[in-house]
Amino acid sequence: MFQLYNTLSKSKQPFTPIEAGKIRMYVCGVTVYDLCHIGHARVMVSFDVITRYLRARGWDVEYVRNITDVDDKILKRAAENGETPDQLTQRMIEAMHEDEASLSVLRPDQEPRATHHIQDIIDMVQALIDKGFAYAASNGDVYYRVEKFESYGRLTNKVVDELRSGARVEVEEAKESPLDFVLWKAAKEGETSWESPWGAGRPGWHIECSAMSKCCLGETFDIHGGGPDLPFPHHENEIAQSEAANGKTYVNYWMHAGPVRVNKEKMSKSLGNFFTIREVLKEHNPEVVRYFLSSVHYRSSIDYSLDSLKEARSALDRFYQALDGVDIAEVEIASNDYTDRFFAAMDDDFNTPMAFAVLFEMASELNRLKGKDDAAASQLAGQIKVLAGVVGLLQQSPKEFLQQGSAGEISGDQVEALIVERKEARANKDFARSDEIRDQLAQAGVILKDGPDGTTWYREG
RNA sequence: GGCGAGUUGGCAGAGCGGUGAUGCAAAUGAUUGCAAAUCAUUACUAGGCCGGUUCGACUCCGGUGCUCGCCUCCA
Repeated sequence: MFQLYNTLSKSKQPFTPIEAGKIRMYVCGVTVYDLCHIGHARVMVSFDVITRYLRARGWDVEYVRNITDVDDKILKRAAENGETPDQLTQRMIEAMHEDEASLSVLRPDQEPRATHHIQDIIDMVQALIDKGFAYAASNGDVYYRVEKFESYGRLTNKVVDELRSGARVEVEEAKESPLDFVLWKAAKEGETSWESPWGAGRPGWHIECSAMSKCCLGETFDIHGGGPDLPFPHHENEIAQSEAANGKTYVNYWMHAGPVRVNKEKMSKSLGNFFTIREVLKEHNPEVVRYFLSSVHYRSSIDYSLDSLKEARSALDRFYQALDGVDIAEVEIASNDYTDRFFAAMDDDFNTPMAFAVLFEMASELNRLKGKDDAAASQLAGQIKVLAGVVGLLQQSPKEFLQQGSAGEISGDQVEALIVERKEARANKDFARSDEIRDQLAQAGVILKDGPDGTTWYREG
């Protein structure tokens, strides 16, 4: 039975699709005014693992992730950089796609951009006005009338009265209530804007997701995901907009990834304690980063540190060391105790730590088989690779992973040459020279392994 | 203050009412010229605290401490 944790019910629920065999999923993407950081990477990787897994299980998944390419921060940053908002967002979208590709994150089926759906947004705002859930204010903005939506706050257990009394939001004169949020924002002189029935302006933040999810997936869809800081107010507002405009349930299952932390604090733009993906990838193998991000359950917080990346590297080393030297069979996923437990773990709200534990057991078994039963080892290695492939891991050749180095380090050819020299020394029982070479390579981060079939090598993480 | 999550061995991190996952780190043995990798074994006698239910609780219930997230733009 496949079940997942639903933020709406605060519990795990068996999954029932709207349409048999089909899953429509929308995930809130990035506001493209800056490079993506590890927090973004976590959401990307988490939902990539989820999508890959569901597809491997036979679901027809339609995965949509939006791009927010119009907003105050974009306008501000573009002005600072002396470029147009379009130039800025184009650059950042390209950078995001590069970052994703390096982390083996598959592209969503659709990546709608807010600026390409202005008419859909205007239509939805108009529908909200027509139904009395929104109003055009004296300052040219259009606001959502929060108190008109009776179930407002049910995703995050907010009580409207308490929100009102604790409102930290700057009270905008034109608003009927401080809780009201903007659907359409009147443009100031010279700002990027689109014509609308309420004058030139641009969409508010929340409305784009309501409009684009409707456009791409329909009025009601199965799963809506996002980062840890989105349930309030963003998702709460999406529900209010979509359900008021469409008169239908918006989403059946809400999924939220946990935060990435640094030194016990949430990594965030506003705290300034963030690491960009490309910054991290300069120092670390992308698969190590992917493994790190998926080795902790997607809802838990995860601590970013050098130590945790080192540990991720060690864990992957173990897998690739096990696979190294084995003729990895090309196989289909077989039904056996390992795969049953792997799937059972993933079926239970995508429990990757438990699923990986099964893979580790398989690696141990593989190590035991190596050199004893080559055919069985080959088959088992194939099973490990195909199962890990379901979550986008272990698809490199073991040598490629283990010997991967960064520029400036000793080259593979140099290593091979020294190994030949050392072999001669060893043949002559010149162990002093042999050890000298090994130490020299160790200094350069290269570890040698003398096996019955000669010497192999790998780089230290 | 409100809402939510968590609290497990040296670290990371799961499941489970009764045989202490999994990875890293550590010890011993096998293997090796010595290593590395691997296998076997082992230790650290894990479960915030206080009560309760139970033949038996880390696992269920009540209380409490602490940590973290959200309540404001942020994935």
